[in-house]
Parts: sequence; C-alpha cells; structure tokens
Amino acid sequence: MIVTRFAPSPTGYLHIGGARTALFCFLAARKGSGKFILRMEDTDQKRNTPTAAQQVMKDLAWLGIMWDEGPEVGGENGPYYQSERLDIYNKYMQQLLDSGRAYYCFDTPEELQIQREKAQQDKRTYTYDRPEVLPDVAAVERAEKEGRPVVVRFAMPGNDIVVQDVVRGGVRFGAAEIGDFIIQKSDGFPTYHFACVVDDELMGVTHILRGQEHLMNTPGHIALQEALGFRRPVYAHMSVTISEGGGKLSKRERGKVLRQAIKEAEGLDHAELAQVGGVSVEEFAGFLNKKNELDGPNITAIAEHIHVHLPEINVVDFLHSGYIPEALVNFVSLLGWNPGDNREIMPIEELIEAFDINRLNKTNSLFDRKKLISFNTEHMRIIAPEKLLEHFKRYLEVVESPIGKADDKTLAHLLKICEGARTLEDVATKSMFLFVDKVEFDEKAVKKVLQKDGVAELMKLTQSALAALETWDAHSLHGAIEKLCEEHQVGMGKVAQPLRVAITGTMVSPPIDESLMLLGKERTLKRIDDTLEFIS
RNA sequence: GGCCCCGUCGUCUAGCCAGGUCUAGGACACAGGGUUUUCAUCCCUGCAACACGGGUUCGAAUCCCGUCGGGGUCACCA
Repeated sequence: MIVTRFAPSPTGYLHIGGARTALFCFLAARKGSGKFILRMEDTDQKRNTPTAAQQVMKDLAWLGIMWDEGPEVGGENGPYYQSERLDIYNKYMQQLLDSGRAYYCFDTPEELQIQREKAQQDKRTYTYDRPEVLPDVAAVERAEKEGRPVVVRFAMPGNDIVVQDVVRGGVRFGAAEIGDFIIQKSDGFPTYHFACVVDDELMGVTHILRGQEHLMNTPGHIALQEALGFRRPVYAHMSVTISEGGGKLSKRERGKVLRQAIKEAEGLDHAELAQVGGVSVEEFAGFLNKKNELDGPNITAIAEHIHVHLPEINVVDFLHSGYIPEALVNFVSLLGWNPGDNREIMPIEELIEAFDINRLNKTNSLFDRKKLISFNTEHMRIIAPEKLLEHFKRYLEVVESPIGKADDKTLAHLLKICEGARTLEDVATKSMFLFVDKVEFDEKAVKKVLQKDGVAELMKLTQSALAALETWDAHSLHGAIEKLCEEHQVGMGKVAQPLRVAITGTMVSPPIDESLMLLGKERTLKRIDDTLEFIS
C-alpha cells in the first residue's frame, strides 16, 4: 500500500506551493488506494502560531484535499503534532548517542559563523569539523555550567550517497559535501531532519513527494535512516512553481504591489488605512518604508478597502478573489504534471484516475493567472449548481458582501443568469445593484450612454411601457422591450443600455430582462425617475 | 562562490528514456473576424518554440560533451 504525507510547518497560511505539494501527495495516495497523512511539523517554538495549523487544515479542506490520518481525524500513528512526540524522538536520539552515531556540541553561533566565513573565503563547502574525541557526559555538564548551548549532531558516514529519485534519477552527493548536521536543538527539540525521518518511518510512509528545495537534505535523511535501521521510502523531488518576476512565489509580492498602489494613489489617509489593516500607524509607516512586512490578513484588508487587486499567493487569497477550489486544484495539478494526453479540464476524480507519479516533470513552472481564470470560467460552467452555490455563499461570507444576506433561491438564480462569468467576484459585481439603496452613477457610463441625444425621451417611453406591464417576469419584460424597439425602429441596445445604466449606474449587469425582474417593478420605476431627474 | 537540479511557442506542456511517422501536437495568452441588449461567454482564423556551439549517426528536439541562461541549497527554519 502506498502511504504519502503532507507535513507543513504551521507558521501561517497555506501557500499555493504547499497546496500543490499536498495535492500531489493526495493524488498519489488516492490513485494507489493508499493513505494520505497530514502531520504538523511544529518543532520550531519561535515560529509556530496556534491558529496556523487550524488555518492550514481549513485551506486544505476547502480545496477538497482531505487527509485519511492526522489532526482532527485521528489515526493509529498519532499524535500528529510533532511537538507532542518529543519522548519518541528522545528514544531514537539516545540510541544514536549510545552507538556513537551522534554527539554533543557546544559551539556558539558566533564561533560557527566564523567557520562558515572561512570556508566561504576558501571557496569550499562548509562542513562541521567533527572533534577527534567526542564529548562525554562530563563535558556536557561543564558546557551547561558555562552557559554554552548544547546541541546534538549526527555523525555522517564518510561515503558518497546516491539519492534514487523518481523525478531526477540517481543523484550523487560527495562525502565531503554533507557535514554533521544538528538533530537536536539547544532547547531540546529535534530539528526537522530528525523528526521527519523518525515520523516517516513510524507512520509507514512509503512515498515522499516534496519540492526540489528538499533534495539537498535527502542524503542526510538517508544516512539517518541507515543509522537507525529504518526503511528507505521512495523519493520524488518535484519541480517548483516560481513567480512571474522570477524566484520563488513569495508572500512579499503582495506587500510590494500594495505599497506601489498606495504610492500611486496619493492622498490616501494613512491613519485610516492602518486602522483598516488593524495595525498601528507606526507599523504601517514602517511597512510603507519597507522596514517591515505586514501579515497576510492585514494586507488583504487594506487592499480590499482601497480596491486594489493583489497577486494571490496563499490559498485564502484565491478564495477572496472569487476562484472556486475545483479550478485551482485542476490548474495547480497541471504545473509539473500532465496526464499524457491532451486533457486539461478535469474534475478531481479524473485527476486521481489519471495521476501517475512517473509523469511528474523536472522543469520549474511559472504561475500564469490568466490561465487560471480560464480554468475557473470552465469549472464554474461544469460544476453542479448546488456546489457552485455553496462556493458562492462561502465567498460572499469571507468578503463580507451584503449579497450574502440574500436567500439561496436568489443566489442560485444570480449564478444562473451570470453564466459565463469568470469568477464569483464577477457574479457579485454584476449583482451588486440589487443590494444598494441608491444608484451611484459611473462617470464613464453617464458620458457614454446617458448624455446622448434622445435618451431622455426614449427612457420616458420605456418607463411608461414598463409601468403598463401587468406581469413582471423576464419573459414579459423581454417582450415589452422588443416591442418598444420595433415601434421606434431602434436596436435593442438603444433601449437596453440606458435602462441598464438607470437601474445599475454602470454599463455592466446581467441580461436586462433578468435584471429588471430581480429589481422589481417599484424599484425599477423609481430608479428611472431618479435617472431622468439626474440627466435633465 | 561551492554543491545540486533544469533548459520545446510569451506561459503551461506533449514528444526525449527505447533517434526516422515532427514541414514539432494541445491549452492559455495575444492578433484578426463572427454571434450577442452590456460585461462575460461562445465560434472561426492566424501568430508563435526544439537556448547556443560542437560531436555520434545515413538520420538528432530525442544520445554525448562544452558554453550560456534559469532555479534550488549552503541555519540551533522547515
């Protein structure tokens, strides 16, 4: 049976790159009718936040990447938070210490830094200088008394190590390239390398799919496995997704774009923005001066407040932008993998069926948001309407849209008449006119549509035609407008466009008959009145 | 800088391992045209790539070497 795992360090929101790794692990497990484990690698006491693990799980669940074993769902190999497994690690740590495969060190950060710089000068790889005689327990006590940090290092074997990788083939690492690395920190916690190797063995992980950035760690992990008598899992180091600007997809990008937008907008009230973002004025000023970065939610709040579109980086960002998870998952699955034929738009079941670890490719890929939009458009079209409704409600909730107050029937209807929309945000934008008390006229719309000769006259005629209408449904409305056009020998646009601006204030809305129907007779006639007054 | 990985249209990629069927296929983007009451959708057409230089071979996108370019990694982070 194939067992995979996704092991994030809960330090913030789930990043789109992490989602991709998780997805491939999930697909590999499902395809092999195996097991997908979620494990929280929270061994860094300084960086972990209590809410981050929850958020990561929420994001995974939204994407439909559910784990068979892990936090919340449990399993036979728990606990699934590494911070709760310290005694397990200590047992193996002792084993290594006893057999002389690990040893204590007492170097200060400054001392190590000097060594590193020296190696840099000599243009060689820095590796830790293992002492001839390994420190004993007495030495540990002495070091503690002197207040020196005590860590444990793993004694690497002196041979080359070849990593057999599904994606890369055999990759050889010279013995001189990998030094004795730290497996236990001075706070007593294991490092990632150690905890990861122990847990993968204990949890029976058979296939490790992870980003290429971990390839250099792998020889160390393999050496650890051998010293501990562990099995060796199958490794697959996947290509990574890089940003349009080159380099890793980074959360800094959002800050960069926001800073730029604030600078260009000019005259914005910084104190107000700081308040919207939930940060102090000083913090906000520091952010603008690139002195510090702001947290994801703070940046998102400010951007939404001033209507600036930021590049999506975290999974939640995509939710906020109105993407649906089916599209995101599908799109991301095609970054570094493909089914081998020309299929592209695929629901998750099809992805599972088509998945093959041997078709993972080696080259890094760029994240192209334009293509994502196209995937989103298509998935919004093919998804079951009930599911789309659920996504829509979730979206409206997180962006705190007043549309969220509407009942299911109305929302479903809005989704239906907005068919062809690219994102849920588009649907919301088009529907907004129904949820405002007073129309605000868009400057461009006024100029292009309302300030034309004869508009007022035709609109008055339209108004009386609509007022005379007995049944207020899309069909009758359509008929009435059509009739009006025929009588006055004008195209549909001549009547529909001014009407659209009158009831929405903009040039964009669902089909005019549907829009009028939803608005209702009374409100429609009132808005036409207001418009006539406005243009006279 | 050391080490490691990678290099097919602007982008995601098929083809490469098992050389000929490749005047290199698909998708997105872009350009032009069409449908439509707006936006969007939809339909048609077009543009567009084997990084470069050497080999091996009757024959190279495919195998080998070099150059250049890109990415990763060099923590008591994971």
